[in-house]
Amino acid sequence: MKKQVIDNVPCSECTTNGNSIFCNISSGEKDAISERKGMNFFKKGQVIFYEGNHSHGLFCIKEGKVKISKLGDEGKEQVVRFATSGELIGYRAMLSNESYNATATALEDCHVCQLSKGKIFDLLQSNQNFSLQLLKVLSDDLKKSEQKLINIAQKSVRERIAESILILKEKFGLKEDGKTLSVVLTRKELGDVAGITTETTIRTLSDFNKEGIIDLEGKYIRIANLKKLIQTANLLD
Amino acid sequence: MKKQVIDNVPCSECTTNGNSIFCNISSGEKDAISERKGMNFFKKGQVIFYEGNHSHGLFCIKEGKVKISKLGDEGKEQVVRFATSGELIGYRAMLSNESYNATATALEDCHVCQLSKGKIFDLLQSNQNFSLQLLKVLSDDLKKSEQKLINIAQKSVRERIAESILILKEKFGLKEDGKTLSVVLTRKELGDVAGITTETTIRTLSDFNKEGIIDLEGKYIRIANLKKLIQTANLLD
DNA sequence: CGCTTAATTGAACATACTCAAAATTTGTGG
DNA sequence: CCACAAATTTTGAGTATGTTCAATTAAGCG
Repeated sequence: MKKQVIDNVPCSECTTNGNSIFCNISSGEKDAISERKGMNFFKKGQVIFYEGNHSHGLFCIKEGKVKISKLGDEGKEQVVRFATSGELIGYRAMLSNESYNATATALEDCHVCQLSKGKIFDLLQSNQNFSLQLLKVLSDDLKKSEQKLINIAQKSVRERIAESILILKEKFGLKEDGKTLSVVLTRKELGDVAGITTETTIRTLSDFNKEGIIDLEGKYIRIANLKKLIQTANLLD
Repeated sequence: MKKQVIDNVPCSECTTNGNSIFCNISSGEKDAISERKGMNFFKKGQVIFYEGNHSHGLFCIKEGKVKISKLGDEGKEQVVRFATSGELIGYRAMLSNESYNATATALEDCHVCQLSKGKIFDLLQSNQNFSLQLLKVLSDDLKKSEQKLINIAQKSVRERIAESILILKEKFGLKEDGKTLSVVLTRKELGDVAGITTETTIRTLSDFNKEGIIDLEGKYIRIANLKKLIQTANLLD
């Protein structure tokens, strides 16, 4: 698989800044980060970094969708988070100077910038506001992780699958039709989000289909009845 | 239940500093934090703050053991974390300026200092090193939360209970005999750590007892065979 | 067009939950 | 310190929810 050559756009010209943690830093600071920046292209399915590997930088997603997952003792995968344009990945390994705690995989073709740890630490040192923003990002991730924990511990398969679909909708949005999830996952991947076997995931999706909650068109999931989907996720059913 | 009157020791004289995030700040900075510090006593079982309540400060545990838990939709409790001397609780609510995401309950009589948000934000602004340390604390909490997520999603009841006992050992240590957990939880609370019903928790503890892994003396859990306990937790059995 | 991967279906099964009842412990007031 | 009430622990039996494993069909890719 050959690496595609693409422009290494400096941070100051990056269109993701609006949603990113870098939206409030000065252009001078952006230039400083850009100085040692690398830009890589990852094809769908390619791994951006592996759990357990030594951290070789902090990544910022310029374009594309990414899943962050961990392997359990038995080799079963668990998706812990998703990330998309403007978001940082690999920051925990950077902050603790440890190896990566999870594996990041491209869910579709991605452009990902690789930032130098040193430059980011410089920024953390010099710009307290940036530190504070990063604290908020982490704080939010922790909150979501704990919510996810309680969901997996206490909710039924139906609820968890319904909720996973809603999470995908929130995170990656819908296609032009305003109904179809814009991200495509395999049944196994969707199961790995909710902590459910592939077979049970398939059966549950099929149930939702029959019940008119979703429409299945190959790998695409169309939300046919959002209200019902929300009800199913919330145990209000 | 009347509030016990105790000394409000300034941070500069606090013995927990060795393990706390405040260990590296200057005595001047400690004095600044101490200025508006409150100190409270909580009896075993008392709630330090409730999930959903508006954040009224950041807490630092001077003495005692605390559980942090959340309620699921059905009202079932899930313990998400523990904290003890020197640790901060309620920092997420502070950072995001949201209400508390979880409930903190004293597992034994506790002395807890209440710190002013303003003073902590001042410190975050002025001392980049302190920000960085807080980032590391959050980063570590996130890592643990994700590990817990994968454990609950993929491990059996036996493994999870065994692991929970090991976590209690790491976090709160053992009594003088070097075998007995120094923290006392009800069977329900232990189940709430691992995401398991009270009945199943009791049955599993009883199995461990019969198998010589632990000794049960009332509420006290004595680790009879640590190696076997670790094996049971790791699925190496 | 052949081959690999993913999706689907079925049936048997196991794990852990639910509900109910009894035994024990703990806390509290007198 | 005792007695009663409340909370916790324990045990049992039945059951549901999801898993496992195996086999088949469909889809994607070179």
